[in-house]
Amino acid sequence: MQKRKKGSAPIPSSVVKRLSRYLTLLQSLESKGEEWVSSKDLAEHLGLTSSTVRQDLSHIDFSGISKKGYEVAKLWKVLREVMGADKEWNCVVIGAGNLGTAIANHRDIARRGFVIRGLFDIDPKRVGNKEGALKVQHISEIEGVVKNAHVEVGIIAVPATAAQETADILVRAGVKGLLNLSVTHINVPPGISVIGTRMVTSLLALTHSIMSS
Amino acid sequence: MQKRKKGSAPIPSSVVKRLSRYLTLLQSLESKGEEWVSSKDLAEHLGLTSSTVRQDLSHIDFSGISKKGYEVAKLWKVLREVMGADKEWNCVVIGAGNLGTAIANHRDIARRGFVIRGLFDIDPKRVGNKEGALKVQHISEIEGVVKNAHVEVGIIAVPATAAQETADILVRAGVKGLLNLSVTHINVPPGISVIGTRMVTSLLALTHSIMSS
DNA sequence: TAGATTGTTAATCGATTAACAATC
DNA sequence: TAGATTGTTAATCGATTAACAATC
Repeated sequence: MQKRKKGSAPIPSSVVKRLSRYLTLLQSLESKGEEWVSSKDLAEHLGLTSSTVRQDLSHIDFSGISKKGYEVAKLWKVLREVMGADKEWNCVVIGAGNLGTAIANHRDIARRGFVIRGLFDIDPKRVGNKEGALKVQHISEIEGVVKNAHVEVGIIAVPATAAQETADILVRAGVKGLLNLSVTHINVPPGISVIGTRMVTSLLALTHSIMSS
Repeated sequence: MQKRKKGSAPIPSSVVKRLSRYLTLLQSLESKGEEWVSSKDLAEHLGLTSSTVRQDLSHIDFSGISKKGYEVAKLWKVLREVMGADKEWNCVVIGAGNLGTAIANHRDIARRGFVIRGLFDIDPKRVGNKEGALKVQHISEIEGVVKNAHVEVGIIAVPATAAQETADILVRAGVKGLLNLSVTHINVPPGISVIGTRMVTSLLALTHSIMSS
């Protein structure tokens, strides 16, 4: 409750991941009309310790109040700012298969400010198809879309064999960050961020854990 | 190159996650006809250090050979066994929206031995629909399917508000592990494994990282 | 006030990396 | 053989947890 850190210090990625989970939780607490939340409450909801929660929140420019905890609305707002969830992010999705079109039309993604500006594929049979609000475009058009719509995020939903090549195309077109939904690891030049969801990797970790329990 | 650990010791989850990435990579090396791979090669492909790779592989009952490295085919086989990727896993998918149907019909998932035994929803408008090879069933039928088809894995693709309830239903029906594709954290009784892919969480971590670079 | 909860420091725990003898 | 690469130990690094004074 004394002084607090400035938002300028870099936040470790382990902490960033949890901050975005707090953000999601606060959104739901806010909608339930909760006014205050303690580090203990947050911890219990997310399977953490209250110590970890307080340690995490010490990285952002926000203070709680002894005995009451944190003001839900205010903490939510600060976290939105820290995570970049207070503004819209222009995205493109590459790969108009089942997964790509599902992501491109996913409610939870739109609701959090990720605006899909284009859905692309290399297969002529798919180009031109209407998928929800989007029409599938040929991959060759991506550069123009990225430039005109100021796209910063590329979402890769192509087969593993095409993932690296797709990443290269996106980086060349000028996106700043990639969400990789394929099973492959991709390499990018410094300054570009990549996050992988590793769905299949997760499933394998799950089966291992089932076997050893 | 001296003695090696028995497969009986529990493997830390940080290591398990990487083991499943090695598995995926070895599969592709094998298909390219590679016979040997060194810890350095593996590290470079996945953005790790060779030290980490050797440390990880020391957890499994397998030895490399000085100067040559690891035999691709054999290491691949051992990793498949360790991760449970050498057998089929019966799964059900709950939530027949875009994401649920995409996952239920996803090639990469089927190819790795995850057999989708049922696709369920609560919405009468969706029940009965044909989605790829599957017909959407009502959630009330899940218990029977889990029992008859010996389902061990439940995949949650419902909206956040229904995720916990869905998890409870799956656990009651008898599944052993859950893959949570929703944005919410879910609680399960001891003995049940849960893995979350946190797609939205990943996107927020990505935007944070774009902002601070 | 007394009690609950914060913010922060210090201690613990675990994971990654470095280093190197063994060895093929 | 000489050199490359393993397996393993020890050192470093980072992340989590415990503890507690400050305080509303």
